[in-house]
Formats: sequence, C-alpha cells, structure tokens
Amino acid sequence: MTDQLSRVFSALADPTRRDMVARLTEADHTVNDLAAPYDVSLQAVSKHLKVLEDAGLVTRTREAQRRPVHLEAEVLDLMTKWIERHRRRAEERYARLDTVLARMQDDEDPDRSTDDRQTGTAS
Amino acid sequence: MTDQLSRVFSALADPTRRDMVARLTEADHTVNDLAAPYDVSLQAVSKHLKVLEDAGLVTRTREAQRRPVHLEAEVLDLMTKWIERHRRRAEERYARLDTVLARMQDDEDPDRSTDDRQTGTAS
DNA sequence: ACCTTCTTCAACTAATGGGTTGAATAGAAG
DNA sequence: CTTCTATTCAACCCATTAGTTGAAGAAGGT
Repeated sequence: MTDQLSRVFSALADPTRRDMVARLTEADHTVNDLAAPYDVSLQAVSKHLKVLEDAGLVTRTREAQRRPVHLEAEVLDLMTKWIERHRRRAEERYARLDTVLARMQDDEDPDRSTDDRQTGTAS
Repeated sequence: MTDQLSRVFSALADPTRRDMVARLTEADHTVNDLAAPYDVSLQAVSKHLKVLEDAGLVTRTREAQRRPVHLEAEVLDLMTKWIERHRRRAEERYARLDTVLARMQDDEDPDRSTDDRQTGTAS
C-alpha cells in the first residue's frame, strides 16, 4: 500500500479516524482534546493520528508541550477526483447501454419501424 | 468495521481492487477476465471480489458457468457525500479564519483606519 | 456418464492493524 | 533540580487480511 491514494482511503476506513477528521474541520485540536470522546488509550489515538498524518490528511506543529493537529482538507480532493472520474465513466456507459436497449426494443416491435434517421421506409 | 461507509473506503484502499473497479466502469467482466492482468491466483481475485461485493460495490449474476461481475456505481456516492460534506465544512472554516486574520491585520495598522462600512472618519 | 471450464470453499501462512501497558522524551513551571 | 503535563516509543497480544495450494461444486459440451 505504497501510494498516497491507498493510504487516504485506508485512513478513512476507520470510524474513529473519520470522526477525528470531522471534528478537525471545525478547529485544530491537541491530541488530548481529540482523545477525550473515545474510550481508548491516548497511545491508541496517537497511532490513529500517525495514520492520518502518513496519509497527508493532517499536519502537526508544536506549541509548548502540545502538538496541535491541523486538517489538510485539500487531500480529500485526491479521493473525490478518483471517485468522480470513475463514477462518470460508469454513468456514460449506462447511458450508452440505455440507448442500445432502446434500439433493441424498437427492433423487436416491427409495427413501429419509424427510424429517426431514415425518413423513408426500409428497402 | 461494521458500517458500509467503512467497508467501501476499505475496499478501495487496495490498488488491485481500485483497478478492478476502474475496468468494471467500461464493461461487466467474468472472474477470469478480471484476473487476467494480475499476477495472483484466481482464488485471490475471487476474494477481492468478495470484498467489493460485501461493500456493495459490485453484484454478480449467473450466466452458464460464468459469474459476470457488475459495478454498482451509485455506492460511490456514499463516499462522495461524506467527503464533500467535510471538505465544505473545512473550507468554510478557512474562510472565517481568513476574515478574522484580515481584521487583525487592519487593527495592527492604525494608519489605514478606513472601515468600509463607516463612510465618515472614526470618532 | 465423462470431461472441461469457471468459480468457490477450506486450510494454512505471513503480514498488518488496532488495541493494550510501561517507559521515555519535550517543554513549562515549581 | 524536580515535577507536572502532553505526547510518543517499544514491546507485546489478538483479530483480520492478502496471499498460497488443493479439493470441491456448478453448468455445459461430447
């Protein structure tokens, strides 16, 4: 899992980490702050943060003993781009399929042989 | 990892599975078809497909001995929605921060006390 | 019936992931 | 210098995952 895209998807596959990200959209937080709502050790939270950091989703600075965590929201665009690119391809394909199916439907029913392009009757 | 959103993120955290999804946007494929490009056993590919299926990303029907795999692209919207919701929140927060910073900048510089809202000079 | 094709099930292994506890570091504050 | 707070490192545990090989099941073709 060497590429960033994989790391980002993987990072957000965990509900706790998604919740952290959600809270970080509102404000930067210290590790202690972030840990408060969860029923796990501080060290576990620290690990979660490392995962988010390795994915590029958060950065951390220093402020006295604290290490405020900051969300790098632009990284989310990486995913959005991938998803939307493929979503779009699939949509286009479905559209083509619908067209094909509609034509087949027409062919099946010889009464309504009104082909849009060919104004005259078939030879 | 009980919720679907987690399963979908997790499913797409693997480059091979992403590639499969990418190929499935163009056409349905059999397991053999899908497996061809990868240097792993057929059983491994079958397992990958199970992950995608459990996430709701693909469905499989039967067609003689084959089990054609079909992409369910709408599921991608689940992710897009989550991501965009939080992306937007972060953006809004940044915007607010910029405003605050701009105000602080103004306060720091007493020469240019031209407040846009107040047409006359300050009292 | 038999063979072939396509696919999955079962059992195993090695690596990874999320959690734990205990010790170590970084910086303020006494 | 000691102590307190905030955070991380290290070692370990257990469950899950990605891969393997070998056997089995399901559907057609002969």
